[in-house]
Amino acid sequence: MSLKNLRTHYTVQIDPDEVSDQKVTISGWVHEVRDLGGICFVVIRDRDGRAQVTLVKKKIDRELFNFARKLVRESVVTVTGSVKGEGKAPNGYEIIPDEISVLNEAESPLPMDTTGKVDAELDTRLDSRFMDLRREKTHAIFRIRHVILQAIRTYFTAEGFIETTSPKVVATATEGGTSLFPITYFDREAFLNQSPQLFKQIMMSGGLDRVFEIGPIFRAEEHDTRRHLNEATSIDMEASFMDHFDVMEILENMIAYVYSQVIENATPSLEALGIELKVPETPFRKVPYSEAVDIVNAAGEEQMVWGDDIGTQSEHTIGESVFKETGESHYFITDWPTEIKPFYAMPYENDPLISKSFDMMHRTMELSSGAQRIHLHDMLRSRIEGQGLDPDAFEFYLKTFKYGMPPHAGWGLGCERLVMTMLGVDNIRDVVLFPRDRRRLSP
RNA sequence: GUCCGAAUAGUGUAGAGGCCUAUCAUGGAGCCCUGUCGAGGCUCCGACCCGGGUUCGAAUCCCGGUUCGGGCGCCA
Repeated sequence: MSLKNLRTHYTVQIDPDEVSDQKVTISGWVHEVRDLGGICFVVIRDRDGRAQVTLVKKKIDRELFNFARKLVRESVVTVTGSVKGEGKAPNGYEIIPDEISVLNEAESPLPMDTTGKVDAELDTRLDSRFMDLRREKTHAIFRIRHVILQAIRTYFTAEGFIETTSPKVVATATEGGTSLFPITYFDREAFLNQSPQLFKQIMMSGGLDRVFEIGPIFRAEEHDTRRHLNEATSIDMEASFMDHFDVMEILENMIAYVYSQVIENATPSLEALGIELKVPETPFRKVPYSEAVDIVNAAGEEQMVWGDDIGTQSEHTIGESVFKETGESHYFITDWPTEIKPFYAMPYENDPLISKSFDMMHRTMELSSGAQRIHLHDMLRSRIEGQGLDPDAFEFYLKTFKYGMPPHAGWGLGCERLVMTMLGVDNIRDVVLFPRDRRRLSP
C-alpha cells in the first residue's frame, strides 16, 4: 500500500459543496485540540491550511472520542472521515472522523509555540527552524520566496535568457573587495566563490549572449548586521550587446513583474503576513552619484566629498529624499566614481572618472549593483593592475577577452534582500531557511 | 572589528537591595463543561546564564566570562 493513500485531499482542496458526506483522508499535524466536554474539536494542519475534525460525545464511538481529546499537539496524524458542510466551522466544513491514527507522536513540551499565541525570539526560532516553519507567518515567507524565484525564471526565459550555473569552488580570489572562505581542495588551497561575475562574463565570450544564474555566494566578511549573510543567494544576469541602461530596464521591469506575480499567485501568504503589496512604478528614478552626494550634504547629517563610498546613514538619507519626491521605494544610483567600483566596470569614454555603473536601491538598503563591463582586454588588464590585483591570477578570465568578446552588461541582485524589502521583514535571517552568519553554522 | 544594550520556567515576560516561598501569559498534568475557532472555569507543575565580589541581606549593585540583540564599519 502506497503512503499516498494517507491523503486523498489537502485541507484546502476540500469543497463541502462537492464532497459533502463523502469520505476523505487528510494527513498532517495536530495543530490544536479543544476539548469542551461533550464536544471536542481537533484542528489538523497540513502544508496549505487547516481542517477541523469534530467529535460529538453522544454521537461517536466513546473510545475514538477519548483518543482524540488526548492527542498531543504537533503529532503527525491521519484522519479518515466524512465531510459535513457546517457554517460554524472555520472553512465552512468539518470532518466527522471514522478513524484517527497517530503516525508519530510529538514530545512535549514543544521547543516553541506554533499557533501564534506566544512569540519566540529569532534565535530560538532558528534553533528550532523545523518547528518555526510550522508557523503560518514563517511558512508564508518561504511560499512567497518560491513565487519570487519562479517569476524571475519565467521573466528571464521570456526575455531570451539561458539559465546557467557556475562553479562555487574557485582557485583565485575573484574580484577583490571582499574576503573569501578558504577551503582545502585535495592538496591545494581553493576558495568559495564570492560571485559568479567572472564566469558570467566568460559566457559572453562563449556566445551564450544572455544568461542568468540563481545560486549561492559566499562572503567571509565578519559583518554582523540585519542585512548581511555569509552565505547568500545571488540573482545574476549578463547580456551581450547591451549597455547599463539596457540592463537597468531589464532589472526594473523584472522587479515590477515579480511584485505583480506575488500579488497574483501568493495571495493567501500575503494575507497571512498582513501585507498589501503595490507594484513599484517603472521606470525607477535614476539619481547620479554626484547628485546623491549633494542630497547627503544638503541634509547635513553626514558630509561627503566626491569619491567617498555611500555609508548606511547616507543611503537612508537619499532613500527618504527620493521617496518623498516620488512615493516610490526603488531607485537607481548611477554614474559612480570609477575608483570605488570593481575593475570590470566600464568608464565613460568622455569622462573616465565616472563609470557606467549603477546600484539599484530600496529605500532601506542596496538591492543590486551592475554595470556595463569593460570588454577590451588591455583596458581590463590595466584596471586589474590599477586595483592592486595580480593580472596573472586572472589569466583564465583575461584570455577570453582576446578572441572576440562582445560589449556586455549585467547585474547581481540579492535574493534575500529582495524578499525582505518586499515583505517588510527586518532581519535577513528571517527569509533564509538556514541562515549562515558570523555566529551561526547550525542547523 | 567597534560602540550600546540584554540574559528570569519549554516559549514570551514582570521585577529598580529586604514586598520573592519570584509576576503574568502560553504550555504540561488533572477535573468541570455540547459549537469552540487566542474557548472558558478550578487545582497543580515548571525559571533568576556562569564565576567572583560588595552587603546583615543580591534576580536586583560591581568585576570577569559566555551567549544573544541593536547601531556603525566592511559589504550585496
